[in-house]
Amino acid sequence: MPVITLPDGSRRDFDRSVTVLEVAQSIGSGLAKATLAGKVNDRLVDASAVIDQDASLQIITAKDADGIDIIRHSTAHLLAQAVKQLFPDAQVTIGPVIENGFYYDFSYHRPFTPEDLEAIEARMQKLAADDCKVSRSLMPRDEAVQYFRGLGENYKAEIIESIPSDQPISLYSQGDFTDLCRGPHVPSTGKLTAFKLMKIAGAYWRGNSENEMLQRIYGTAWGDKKELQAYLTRLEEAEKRDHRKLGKTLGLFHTQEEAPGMVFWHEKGWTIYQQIEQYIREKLRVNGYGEVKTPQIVDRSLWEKSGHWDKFSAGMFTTHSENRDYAIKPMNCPCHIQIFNQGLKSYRDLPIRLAEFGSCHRNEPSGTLHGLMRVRNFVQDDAHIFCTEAQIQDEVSNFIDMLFDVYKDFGFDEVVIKLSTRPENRVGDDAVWDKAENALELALNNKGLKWDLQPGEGAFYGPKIEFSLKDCIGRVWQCGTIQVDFSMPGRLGATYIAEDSSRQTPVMLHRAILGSLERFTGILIEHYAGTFPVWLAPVQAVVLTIADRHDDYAVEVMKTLEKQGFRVKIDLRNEKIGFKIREHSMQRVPYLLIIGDKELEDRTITVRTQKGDNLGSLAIEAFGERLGQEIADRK
RNA sequence: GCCGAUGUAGCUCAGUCGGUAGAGCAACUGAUUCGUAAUCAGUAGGUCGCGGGUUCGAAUCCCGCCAUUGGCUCCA
Repeated sequence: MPVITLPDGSRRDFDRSVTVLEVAQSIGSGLAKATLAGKVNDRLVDASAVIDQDASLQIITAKDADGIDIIRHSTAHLLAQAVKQLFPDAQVTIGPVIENGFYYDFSYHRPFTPEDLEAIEARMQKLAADDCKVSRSLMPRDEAVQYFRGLGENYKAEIIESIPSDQPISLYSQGDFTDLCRGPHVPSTGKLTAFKLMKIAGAYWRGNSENEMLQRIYGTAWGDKKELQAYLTRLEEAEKRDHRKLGKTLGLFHTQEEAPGMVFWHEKGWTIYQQIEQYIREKLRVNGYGEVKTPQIVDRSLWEKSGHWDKFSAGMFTTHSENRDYAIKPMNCPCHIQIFNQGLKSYRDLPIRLAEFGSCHRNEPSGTLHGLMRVRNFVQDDAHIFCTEAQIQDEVSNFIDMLFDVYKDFGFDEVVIKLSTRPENRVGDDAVWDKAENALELALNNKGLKWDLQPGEGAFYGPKIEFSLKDCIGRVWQCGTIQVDFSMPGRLGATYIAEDSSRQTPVMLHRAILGSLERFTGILIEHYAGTFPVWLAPVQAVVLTIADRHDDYAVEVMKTLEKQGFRVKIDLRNEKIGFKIREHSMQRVPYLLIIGDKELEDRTITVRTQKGDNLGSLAIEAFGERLGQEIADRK
């Protein structure tokens, strides 16, 4: 007879087989009520699952991450049930759990409308209130195929057909609705108390753009209403950080119809952008890179040689003149090889590190454009390192140091690292891949870094490491990369003279830390919610006067600070000080310098911070020192 | 590129049943010279994304296009 061991180590003896729910009942009625499922010997099962042997058991409630996932999964079923009731000729497909919620894809002859969504959600509320029992049953696979075909659920039948025929299929039923599912699920629909349908979208059947477009409904679901509300509030907060919105209200940039996917940078936005670019330029200088500049329009033949024309011609902007076809460069690397190729290179010259802030154009599909995050014209902090195989590891290692240094200065502490290794289709022999993959792996391990392996995800020309950073609301952005390239230097005829005087092809490392500067600026806007640290702030201080008799001194203050290299503006308008403070506060200016009779007399300024703190009266020199220090510290 | 939604004043948005466009903020003018997040009054401002169609009449209905946007696919 089963002995059940609970997570706290306590044991309970039963004189017969018991269900998870019965064990929970034996502990307490409150727990029984909260029980969603169980984890028996580390395997998630329904609350109704029978335990007939000794086992460890954890009761799963809405307080567990597993519990939340089960709620989300069951809510997806509830959605499908509601849709089937309201739209009987819709076909169900799949309904997985995703971050913060779930979705369910339906095949239907027309798209769902926002009104449909409301009706569906209302029906879900009703079905949940009915507290309908959810029950599990098994069916042989072939019978299951017949069953769903009979219901006209062809997609479901297709899914089941892809399961080996000797496996029984588990079905979950609630009221009039039955769905194929591995489970587990909540014991009854009444456990679903906090959910909301979020949006409607199109999605391809099985994620393939050749297939039919299905109607996808996204929803969110939580353990209780409070968690749901907290999530909705979080979404609102994220919306407030939207760089497109802030770009407009802070006057940083704009886009317009005539140049889709390209950015009109305004003075303030460009100031931020230039701070970033100049910062990187300095880092490149002290890390042994040489900066170069190459043409933006290059004859088609170069792109044919590099292989880009074959693969990406649809994504390249082209132009022509005097019977010649040109492409506007989508990347810098082929041009950098042209620079490498000028003059004979010796192994003694390697590694050669060429950096360029080159303006690149890619004709991204219209549906993918998104503010600064996905544009058609961008500049990367791009560089290519030409080196020998033996030098790869050191170069990668130095690059990683530089990358962490940079991320830290921009306020990012958490970096997610992924190593992608050889794909099926690739160039170069396995011995070379072995060496390159080992070099990357060793470089990471020697620093004691944590990383995930993505087998088969490398580029056809070599393995790569990708670096993603986490912003202050937990979103992950892939920015940095270093990629080994065995292919392009050879295609474009790059060689060097080795120690034994033979001609060798160098390895090329493609690398970037921030990636697209446009996108990175967008990430920074959202990370800082528009309130930039002083070193990046487009305007670092504004001088505000109380009355017009203070104008002359205010101008003097501004000029003094400007001479020290600070970005200072002045507000002499005939407005009340409260009005001026409000406006410049909303523009997120780090320091407001207030000047009235007292300051004029004492030759001081009264300093108000972006947070609203009053630092009192300071001498101009004292403020300049403080500002200078903060900029140097990149605070 | 595919599916859906959206496009009205500088900005944020309203505009019913098809009857010729409205608010707040901003701007401009005047008054006010003021001490830490909105001083008061007045004035002006629109080819309703673009092009066609239906209609006596279109911001409104229909068709096409463009852009934006939420997803999907893609991302050298």
